[in-house]
Amino acid sequence: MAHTGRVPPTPFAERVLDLVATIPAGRVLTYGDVARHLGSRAPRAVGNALARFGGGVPWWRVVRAGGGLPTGHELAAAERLRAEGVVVRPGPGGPSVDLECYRWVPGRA
DNA sequence: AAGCTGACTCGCT
DNA sequence: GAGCGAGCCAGCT
Repeated sequence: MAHTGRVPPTPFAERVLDLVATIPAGRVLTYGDVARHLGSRAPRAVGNALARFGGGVPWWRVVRAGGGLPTGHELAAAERLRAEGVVVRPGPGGPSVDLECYRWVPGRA
């Protein structure tokens, strides 16, 4: 087939995937933090990139501001995080993680 | 070319 | 404390 079958990720999406792929297990980042590390303020674009091309990276390590898991994928993310040893706390509106404890900062293990 | 949507975030009421 | 609206960037139709 002439078509690639897989849509090539955009340069921006590729950057997001690259950064998310560098997140160590047991640590999490927020959409806003990822966007900021890329030099942009588009947390929505980050979520969009993961939604389209996040199938090859640990997208579950990316959470919303406040520790909330990605809308519509809270269960999948919670299960993956738990498998990595992250303590996911169930709460109103969905499971959440302690950013103060699991928020990963480049340079700070 | 223009407009709308989206795995978001922050601020105000 | 909770809910609502506006703002923002990037990608897609």
